[in-house]
Amino acid sequence: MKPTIKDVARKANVSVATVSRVLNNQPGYSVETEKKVLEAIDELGYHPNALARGLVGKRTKTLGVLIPRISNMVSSQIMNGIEDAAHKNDHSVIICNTDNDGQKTMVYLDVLREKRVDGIIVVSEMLTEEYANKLVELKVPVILISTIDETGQFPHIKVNDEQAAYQATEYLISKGHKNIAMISGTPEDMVAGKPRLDGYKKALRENGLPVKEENIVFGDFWFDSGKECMERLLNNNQGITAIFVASDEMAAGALSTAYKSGIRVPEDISIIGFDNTQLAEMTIPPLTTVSQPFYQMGYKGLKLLLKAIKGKEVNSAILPHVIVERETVKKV
Amino acid sequence: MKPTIKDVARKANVSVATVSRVLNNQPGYSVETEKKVLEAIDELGYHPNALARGLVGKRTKTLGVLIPRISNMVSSQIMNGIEDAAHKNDHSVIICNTDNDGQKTMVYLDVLREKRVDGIIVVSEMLTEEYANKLVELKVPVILISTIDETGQFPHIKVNDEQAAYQATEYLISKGHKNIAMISGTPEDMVAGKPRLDGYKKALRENGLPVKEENIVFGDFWFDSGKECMERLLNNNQGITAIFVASDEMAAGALSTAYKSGIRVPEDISIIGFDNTQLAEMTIPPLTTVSQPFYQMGYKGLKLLLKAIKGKEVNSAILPHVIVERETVKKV
DNA sequence: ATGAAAGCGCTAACAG
DNA sequence: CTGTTAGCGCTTTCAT
Repeated sequence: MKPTIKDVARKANVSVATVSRVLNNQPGYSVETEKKVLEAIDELGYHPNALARGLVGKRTKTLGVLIPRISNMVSSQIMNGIEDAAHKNDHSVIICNTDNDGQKTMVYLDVLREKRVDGIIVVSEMLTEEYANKLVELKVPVILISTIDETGQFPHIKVNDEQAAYQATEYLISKGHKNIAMISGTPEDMVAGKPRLDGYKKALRENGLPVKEENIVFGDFWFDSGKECMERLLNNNQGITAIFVASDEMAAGALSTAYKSGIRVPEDISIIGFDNTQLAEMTIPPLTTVSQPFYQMGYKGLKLLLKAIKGKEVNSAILPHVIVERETVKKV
Repeated sequence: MKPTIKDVARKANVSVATVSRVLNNQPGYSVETEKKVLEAIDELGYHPNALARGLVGKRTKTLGVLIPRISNMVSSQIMNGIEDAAHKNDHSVIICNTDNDGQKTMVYLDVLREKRVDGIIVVSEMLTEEYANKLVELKVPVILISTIDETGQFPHIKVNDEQAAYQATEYLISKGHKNIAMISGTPEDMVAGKPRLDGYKKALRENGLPVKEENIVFGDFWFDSGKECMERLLNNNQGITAIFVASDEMAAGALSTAYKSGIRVPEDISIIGFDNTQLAEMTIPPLTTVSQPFYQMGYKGLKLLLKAIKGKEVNSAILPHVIVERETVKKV
């Protein structure tokens, strides 16, 4: 069997309390004792049982992450940041792939409760009321990444989507474009949908450009819908010279359609994306896009969670975005 | 405080033993009792403590996954399959991003030991001897996905890389290509490197085609190296008409370079990739490639792990690959 | 069918 | 500086 703290105590000729003390380096033992204990630990190949620790203490050093779908460039980058920060701070994370399925999410929340995680990070999930209530019930700190809740009970960490969209559009305007279309995501999405659309419209308006509804098409953020949206835009072409696309994946789709239609980017039409996932450097030509600091969002989100677990107050944070210029936008 | 089994027992006027029985639906209680208990549980909002359970029982229903880097299309898809299978079978997974760093890996193994996971899945990691030894030390079942260990102590699950490469090359040959180059990964990689290179050579040989060393260039599987490799190939062009590329990312890089160089794919040169990640449908033109069933690999790997945990014997499994024809290969 | 009681491995008073 | 002891919440004999 695996050696326990008792075995160590016996071997080192001390009490379990003493072993526990050196294990948690709390004061109360001589150097000699420490040496004896350490030796015993080493010889026995002893490893503390985290379950027992968690049972008596209050911390498990385990965190839960609820994420819609890990096989997704955005999610996985955020996850990467979360994981790195967790590991550096001596915590583990249980990953919960919710598939945006409310049912599954609720089940997961119970699991996390039973496993007594110290805190929870919610990534990109729309927070329904039921969801939020249950989260509160769990009575552990919660941090939201790249999402928000209307009630404002949980701190979130994201970029300023509206402002980013505004700047992306202004960037196009600064390049001389006047007839700028947008491939938007679902406007019901209060993070990546509506705000980006609003930012786009605002930029046009404030620059004295007309907002034409026929220049705005809606996709679902993914590649295929990007292709489709581009087709629609091309069909009722109103002489647009540039497009602001609400995600890199849709932008890649738009690029594909443009290519198939014999439209050259950026010669005939300029495109700016949103996200700056790995995909952005792989498209032909490489995609100019608004970069979101996904890794940092995850990393910082986890740090905040840890802070909250320690009982400190934490506030929401807006991280800076930046436009990465590549080759899909040209001056007109 | 959170209600415990004692609270439930008290409220239902039974002993904790009885509550435990209905909780684990073991025999030994009347329908009435069950009802009382269930009601108490409901009213109290009781949730069992998994730590306590794990401490006394031997199972934690928690698994560990060691993966080089989750923000990677291949890894994340495998992870997706793992997670799905785990959740469906009432288990959680702790994700361990090793960054291919031996040090980090060793630390993680200790964490998994301390948290008493029931089993471990290793994804895409080169298994050093030290690594393997520690894995054995943990004394929990281990399954390897998309990797192998020379000692053959652990069951693995992957595709037949050599055969897949062989078929990819033969596919090109069947399309009339005779001068076929290869962009290989690192030949030290015993899964995605050497076997694929061997398969390529074998196909050429068995079809009476010469294996020319100048037609083989080596990258590191990633996009940038794909671009570079393509440049090298184009520079000392020996009239090649097709290329077998050992990963989709490198293939995408090759496509970029081709485009920049004014080489049309597939008109001037045909390309077949390997992996069939999401990227393959997003390239211009869409990439013909060898599809690996990543999701299934993860899903099945986890099922095997569960089987092993139950004490049953499990064997390695080779999953089928298939060539997905898209638009980067043409008949010559 | 049900209860009492002995731990699982550890931490944290409380005594010396 | 060190040991004793009482749990943490649960499962599991062993009785009844």
